[in-house]
Amino acid sequence: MDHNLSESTTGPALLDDLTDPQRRAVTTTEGPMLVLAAAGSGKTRVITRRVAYLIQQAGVAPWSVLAITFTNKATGEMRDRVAQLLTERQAGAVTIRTFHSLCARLLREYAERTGLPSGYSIYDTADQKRLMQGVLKELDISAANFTPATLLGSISNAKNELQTAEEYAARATDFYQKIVARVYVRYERALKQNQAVDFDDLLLLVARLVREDEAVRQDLQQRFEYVLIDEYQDTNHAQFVIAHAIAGGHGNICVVGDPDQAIYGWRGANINNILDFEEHYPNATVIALGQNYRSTPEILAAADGLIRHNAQRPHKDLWTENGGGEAVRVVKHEDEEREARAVLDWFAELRGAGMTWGQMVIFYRVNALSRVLEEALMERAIPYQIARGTAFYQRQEVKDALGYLRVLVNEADDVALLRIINTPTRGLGNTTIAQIQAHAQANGLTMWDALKRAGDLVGLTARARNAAAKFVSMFDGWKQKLEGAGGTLIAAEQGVRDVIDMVLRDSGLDAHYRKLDEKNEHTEEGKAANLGELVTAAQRFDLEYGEAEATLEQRVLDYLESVSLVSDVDGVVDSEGSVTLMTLHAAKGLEYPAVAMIGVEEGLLPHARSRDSASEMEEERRLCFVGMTRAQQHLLLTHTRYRTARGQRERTIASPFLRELPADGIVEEDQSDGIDGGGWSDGIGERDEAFAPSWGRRRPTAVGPAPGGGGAEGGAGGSGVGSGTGGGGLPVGCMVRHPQFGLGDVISVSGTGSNARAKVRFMNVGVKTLVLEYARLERVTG
DNA sequence: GCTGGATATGTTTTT
DNA sequence: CATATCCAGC
Ligand SMILES: Nc1ncnc2c1ncn2[C@@H]1O[C@H](COP(=O)(O)OP(=O)(O)OP(=O)(O)O)[C@@H](O)[C@H]1O
Repeated sequence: MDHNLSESTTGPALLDDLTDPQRRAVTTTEGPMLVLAAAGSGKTRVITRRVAYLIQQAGVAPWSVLAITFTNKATGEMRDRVAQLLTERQAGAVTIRTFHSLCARLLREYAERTGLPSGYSIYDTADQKRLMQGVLKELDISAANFTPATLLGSISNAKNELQTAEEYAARATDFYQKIVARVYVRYERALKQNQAVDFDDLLLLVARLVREDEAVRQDLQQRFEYVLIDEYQDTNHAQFVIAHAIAGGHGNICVVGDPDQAIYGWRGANINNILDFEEHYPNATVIALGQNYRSTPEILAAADGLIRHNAQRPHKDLWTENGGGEAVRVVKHEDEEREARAVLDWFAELRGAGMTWGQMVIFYRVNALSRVLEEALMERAIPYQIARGTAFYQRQEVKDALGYLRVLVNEADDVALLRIINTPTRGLGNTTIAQIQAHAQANGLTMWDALKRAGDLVGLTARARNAAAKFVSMFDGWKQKLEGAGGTLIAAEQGVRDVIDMVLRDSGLDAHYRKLDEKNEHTEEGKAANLGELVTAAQRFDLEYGEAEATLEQRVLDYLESVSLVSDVDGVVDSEGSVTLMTLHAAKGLEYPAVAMIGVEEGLLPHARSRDSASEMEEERRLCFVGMTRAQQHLLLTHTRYRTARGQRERTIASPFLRELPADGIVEEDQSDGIDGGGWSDGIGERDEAFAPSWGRRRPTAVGPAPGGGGAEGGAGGSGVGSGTGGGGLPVGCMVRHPQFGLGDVISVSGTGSNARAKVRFMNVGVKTLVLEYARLERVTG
């Protein structure tokens, strides 16, 4: 590694391959700055270089820089790039985090000022629902009229606007709001009792802290002299408050974003944060990046033509000097299965032309659409990865395991406690639990404390008392181990992994799911295998864990925090030989040489739920725009004539967005069996002829042979790419490497979709069943 | 106290 | 179709 030698000469290199506006955005280090960056105009490049420039050229200490990214994946990438530009050490000292992870950390750091213990729990939506159900029962509100989800949504909106329960109550006018107000108050109380926060609280509590606590604010202002925020168009009010409080003193805040890529309005993001930036900072330097370096002119023209239909939008020029490519294709298929096969046919062609699977991606509006794709991919043994990182941590068995961990570090977490108290069954059933809860309530105790005193509870059977005592002492034993030697970690090889191992074993959870798996061998998926993956993942966490000084308990807290804050896209790896599948939302900020967007249909891409709101329709259009602008060279949009949803095969209508694409540079095909000539193409005449891109057009050159007509499909099934059968590109008999278990042979492959599993005989540890989606199995050849 | 079958009921996107 | 919750029977 020679970056140390070139400290002085890398200066220009930081700027060499930047355009003038990009360079200005990097080198204007002082004061507020707004970078309005169009899609693919290099904003990620700019923000990364800017971090490096601040440190290397402006002499700013790495630890004085705060960079906010949208996902953990983006965090990792930024850190890697900064490390390449500077040194590992310097990159490691910069605070690069998502808003949520920054806030989680700050809450722990300033715990005593917020009244929250440092071991607080973070509730995900499932936990929130459980808690809300309890609240509704207490208030005697029927969940039939007001579902927990709806109420939580309203509360979430209020929290995003930093409205406390009391403030909300004060403003509640109509019947529904008054209900929400009552529920909100109780819900907050319940959270507090559980020493827990929800996702919104992470932001809200920090926003309130920096707003109201002068000392904390000043502390942070001094600590972070330069603030940079990526994807600023999707920040909400709480995030706005936090960012501007931290940057308040020095005003060194650089925000980067694209209003056309604002796609999170539905969860409280406020596009006005970026649109009004100049009002907040009249002296802001504003830099527009309009030149796109990512896509072919054809792709850009199509995307630009679409986004121009948004009325609520400042005028923006989007242009490129990239060479011409092929036309964007819009293809209609008979149904989702033919659609999936045709997309894979296309991918196979591209691969034949020299591309790798890793350069191809499929986007869809809703997760449910991934299933057919997965089945088709497995059928052809094409390796794929799916961006659904959070799904793993929501699985029953995984939540159970984490529940034990949560109770271990936070006794007050009743949601977790109730989850695991009788899982596996240990004689603490509903009646016992109800009595313990009643006792706790009557005496102002936490449920845990009541459980500890279960021996004094006259109403309980001796059997139940026994079970309770055993349960409590199990935790006591764990705690002793966790706190061994005064809470400090003695042996370096002891990590979260070992804690989870211990808990799974002692609690009987592992055995419980093992037994269950055996019983349902043919129907259910291997839950014990998932627990195994959890252990492996924890081991990975331990390996990457940076804080050498931390106690074991500290580690567990950090681990729980990290699993609470994973984002769907986090697990996606680049440059791997597999096709990637993800939702359009997860696609933000990424780029791929070949992009297929499926299900571009009325009710799906403008989603049915956005139908009667103009602003939501515009957000749907932006979502479509984001998807299209991820493509570098090849872009395919598909829709079907029939689609099966909820078991019902229904006629579909092409997305109105397709009609909004400029006619030029687009090739449409109808590969359905329909004799009606393909609905939407009737509307061609209505399309915008007026659209005239300034960079000229090329005659569209259709890519290769179209996956020719309906008839060809039958044969396509047999044209499996790669060898053998089975899922995800793992033929039976091939050799694989597992990060923990080492080398092994694939004995069998079963299941489909996210349930795809492989039985592998490992050289050292014997036969294991692994979930392909999560086990990072690497195929070893030769 | 536990299990499994019956029944209703689907929020699309996610930190 | 698929999951989540409820209730009856063991
Ligand atoms: N000055 C430049 N010269 C050549 N290529 C560039 C330049 N700037 C950016 N690029 C390339 O353009 C592509 C898009 O860059 P980047 O991902 O930073 O864009 P972005 O603005 O973040 O896009 P989006 O907002 O759509 O996510 C990347 O492949 C990047 O390498």
